[in-house]
Amino acid sequence: MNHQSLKEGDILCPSSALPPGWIREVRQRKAGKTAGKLDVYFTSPEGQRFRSRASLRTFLLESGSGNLDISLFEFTTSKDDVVTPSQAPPPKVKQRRGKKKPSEGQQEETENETAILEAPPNKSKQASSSLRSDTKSGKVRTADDTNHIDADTKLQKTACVLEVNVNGDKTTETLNGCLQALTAEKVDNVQLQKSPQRGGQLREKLLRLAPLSNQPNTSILQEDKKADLKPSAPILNVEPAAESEKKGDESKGDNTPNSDLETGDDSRQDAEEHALLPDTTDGSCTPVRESQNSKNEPH
DNA sequence: CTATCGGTCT
DNA sequence: AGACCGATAG
Repeated sequence: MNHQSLKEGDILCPSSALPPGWIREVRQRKAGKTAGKLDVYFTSPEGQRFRSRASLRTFLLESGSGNLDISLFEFTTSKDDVVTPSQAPPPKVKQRRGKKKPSEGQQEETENETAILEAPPNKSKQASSSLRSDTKSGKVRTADDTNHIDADTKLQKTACVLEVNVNGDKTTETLNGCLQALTAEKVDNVQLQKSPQRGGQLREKLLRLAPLSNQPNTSILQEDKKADLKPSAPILNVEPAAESEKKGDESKGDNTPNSDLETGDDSRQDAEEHALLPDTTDGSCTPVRESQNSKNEPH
């Protein structure tokens, strides 16, 4: 009787939800000849920043993070993600929806302000929106941050489980996506534990200069990260509905099914994603943020 | 070092 | 027009 009516379709869009620990930042130039231009930055859990798809791709490939697909990162600025760096959300008071102060609104540029990541006034879920707004302070590698990341990760996982529950079976594909994230998380943990962290551009450059030759992360793989996984493990067990591998995984059962390490040929990795998405509600992946705007004309 | 802008290439 | 990378300023 379980219909696959995925009505609560606000699942995690492959483009919107990126691997755990990753942060996407979109900045708009406010001055200069190129004012108005949009720049997108991707910050990896290790604290490395990428400003271009190419760089990120290289990093993912060289870093051995084959679990992460460059396709998951949306570099294309939709001219709507203009998320002006609102001076970091101070822990002061959380302005719960409602009006903002009418006075002092001298923002000549696109008054667009909020419009942060997808945050549709839908059902629950998405509560992580406010979570990922902490990006600030420049430094992105403090214990505090890690904490946030953890929370986020957990949330993601929860979402995954939820999906399984809703669909029951036939979600294998979707699950796959979640699994990917999960696997990625594992890697994340590993790297997070003992990563150069502050590789800096030097590392990037080095990587780039040395297309191949050895995996810099091959040696890092001895300590067990179960400590961190512990809290999340139970969650997964909650619903043993569909889970084949990863169950009897002892230490290194991370046998990623697809290891597309091939480079240069980037044309079918996209299809993969598309194929994953069910045909429900076409590609409504775009964050439909409160569209009823032009319908409610004041007059 | 980080953040932003400039300018070029596709 | 969009993306990428470089360079400079704070």
